[in-house]
Amino acid sequence: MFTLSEENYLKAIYHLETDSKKGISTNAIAKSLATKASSVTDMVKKLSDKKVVLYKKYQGVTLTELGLKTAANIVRKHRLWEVFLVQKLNFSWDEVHEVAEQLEHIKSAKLINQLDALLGFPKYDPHGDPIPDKDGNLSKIDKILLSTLLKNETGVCVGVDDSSSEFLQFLDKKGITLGKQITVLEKEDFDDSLSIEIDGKKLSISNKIANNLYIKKL
Amino acid sequence: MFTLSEENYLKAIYHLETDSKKGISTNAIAKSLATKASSVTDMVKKLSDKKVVLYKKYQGVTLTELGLKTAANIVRKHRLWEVFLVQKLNFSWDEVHEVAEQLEHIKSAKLINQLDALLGFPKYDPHGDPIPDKDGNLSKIDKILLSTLLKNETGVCVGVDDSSSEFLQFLDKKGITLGKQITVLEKEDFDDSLSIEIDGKKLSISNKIANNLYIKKL
DNA sequence: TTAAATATTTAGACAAGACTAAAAATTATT
DNA sequence: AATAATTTTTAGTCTTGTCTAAATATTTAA
Repeated sequence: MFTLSEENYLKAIYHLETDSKKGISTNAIAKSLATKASSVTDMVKKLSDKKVVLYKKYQGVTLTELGLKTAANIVRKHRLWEVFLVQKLNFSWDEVHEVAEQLEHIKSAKLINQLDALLGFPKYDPHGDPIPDKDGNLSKIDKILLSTLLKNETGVCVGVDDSSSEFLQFLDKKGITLGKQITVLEKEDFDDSLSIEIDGKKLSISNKIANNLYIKKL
Repeated sequence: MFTLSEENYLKAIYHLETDSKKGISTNAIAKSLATKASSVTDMVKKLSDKKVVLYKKYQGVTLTELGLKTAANIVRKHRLWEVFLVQKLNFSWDEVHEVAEQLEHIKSAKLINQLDALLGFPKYDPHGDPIPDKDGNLSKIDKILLSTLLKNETGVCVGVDDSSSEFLQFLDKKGITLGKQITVLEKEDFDDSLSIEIDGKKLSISNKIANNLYIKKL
């Protein structure tokens, strides 16, 4: 069994690993958890003792099989709870993260399995991120960034890269939600902004937005 | 805001107060939390600093208004989650306590209000215990112990005093659940056991059972 | 390839929450 | 009322997880 803090470290390492595949540096973990490198060194030793990470001084850490499974399970719980909050409790997609951060640490296999069933075994969370199955496997979807769509191409919005509430609320304001169809009408060279069509309306989208929105090409 | 440990102390004091109404002794709290009296003294000082209990050395503690409200809110969350587990996730009444002990500490007003709505604003938990409202008020029901029913009187099972999983599983085995109608056929003087009728079947019930089962007289 | 910059680890300290053992206060008993 | 038994508090220690400051390693750059 793992403490709250240990679980948060495992989750942070998990996310950093899926982003970058290399050995994860002490500093990177410290930044992602808003803590100090020295604290990370301490915790990483404990996690190494518990056989969930491989650690060599000055070499960064990697999750072991056990660590990967443990971390994936926490992420699974986080994302299932997010679906629950949106689907059953009328939360919007920008409100779920904070609460799911708490709920993900609840320990009960039956709870999470029954929740999964109640929700109809969802494969993606409200931000389009895949929900790991019991063994930690992820459903892959061949999503691309909106910024890589070419002129006159069309796709469906399937996820976001940045899921901060600011960004999500911005998308809401623009009427952009998961499942919406988007067509690129124009690409501006000088600022990489896009002119898109969504719901029959024309919209101008900055490059920053286009770089944080995932699309599945049609 | 309160720590996990502080919340558990508040809850323990709340339960002890509703049971006995007097100033709650250090020892009583220690027993109910399976900790040591010295630890209780330490924590009680912290709670006193935070204005949720009144504490004078050697005099025991009492919840303040704020403490009462805070504790009732934790109990409210605990019992709502229990209803959720039974009603939505197919838990049985003997499985809910342990998980609810974790869920009760999740902090989100929206979460608990929406949960309340999802469940249809229940007034009682799966053991028949009342769910405090947002202000800490309880629905009262004039329940009595089965052992106080007289011969040939009939009542409906509305709650349990002991909600240990052992007792609850025992009741399940006997077919006794909330809402069931019970008639006392016979009261034995020598061991205070009862002969009752439930679902048209005759059952023999020990005094220990009859002293832990709440009935609403018909 | 040596010096400078950066990253990481160590050492020592602190807060929360718990414990043990001993001291002090309260309650019970004779 | 004095002593015994019990309860409560205090004092000091421990663990977890964090921090700062200093030391050490690694990487970058001249």
